[in-house]
Amino acid sequence: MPSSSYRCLEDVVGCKWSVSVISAVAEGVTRPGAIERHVRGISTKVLTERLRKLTAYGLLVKHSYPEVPPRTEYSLTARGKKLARIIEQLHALDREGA
Amino acid sequence: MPSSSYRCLEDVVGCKWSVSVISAVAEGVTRPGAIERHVRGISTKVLTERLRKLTAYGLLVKHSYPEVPPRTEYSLTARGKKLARIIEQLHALDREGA
DNA sequence: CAGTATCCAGACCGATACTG
DNA sequence: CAGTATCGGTCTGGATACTG
Repeated sequence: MPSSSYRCLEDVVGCKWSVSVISAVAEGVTRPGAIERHVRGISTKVLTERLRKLTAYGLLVKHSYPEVPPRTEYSLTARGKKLARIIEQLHALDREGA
Repeated sequence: MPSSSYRCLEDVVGCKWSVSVISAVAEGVTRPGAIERHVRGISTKVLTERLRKLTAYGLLVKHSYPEVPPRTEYSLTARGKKLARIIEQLHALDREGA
């Protein structure tokens, strides 16, 4: 075990897919199918996996509507929004340093 | 693409080792050997690799002293300090959400 | 459309040994 | 002490096909 408490967020921020997914949801792309189309290159498997984790970590909330066909929407929690803001700082730092 | 600019920092923040290394340097542990001892579990290979990248990304500066035995010290750049601050926010968010 | 299951190539990283 | 090189196991994630 490493020294820090960088438990969950290490693998959230660490994954470019997580970051893309959070950005997508932040931009209003809330449904799995739409996200999959929006985030170029992501696979179903990884998307599902990421959505699960992000939800488990309390960054996203899942809303399922038992309709036909089924519909699911995800939204950012307060915590997720905070993270989105931090990610934005990272992007800013990235750009500025170029 | 939402995260198109998430080039370098994705693999910096994404790696728990990078984070640990930056934290170590921030704490005043500046020499490779010391860092290796300080960051439990890190291997020489990964440490070297991380130091290279962090330096290449302008987050660390390397100072080599041509002595015998050789001595090298790393320090945070202004940019590295900003990153350290952002990492601290992540840790905070991590803790708070626990 | 949402979500699951399987297969498999390749990346990653830890261990180790070695050079200057 | 700083840094490089190599080998090999593990785990990630991409492609694909399938269920409710």
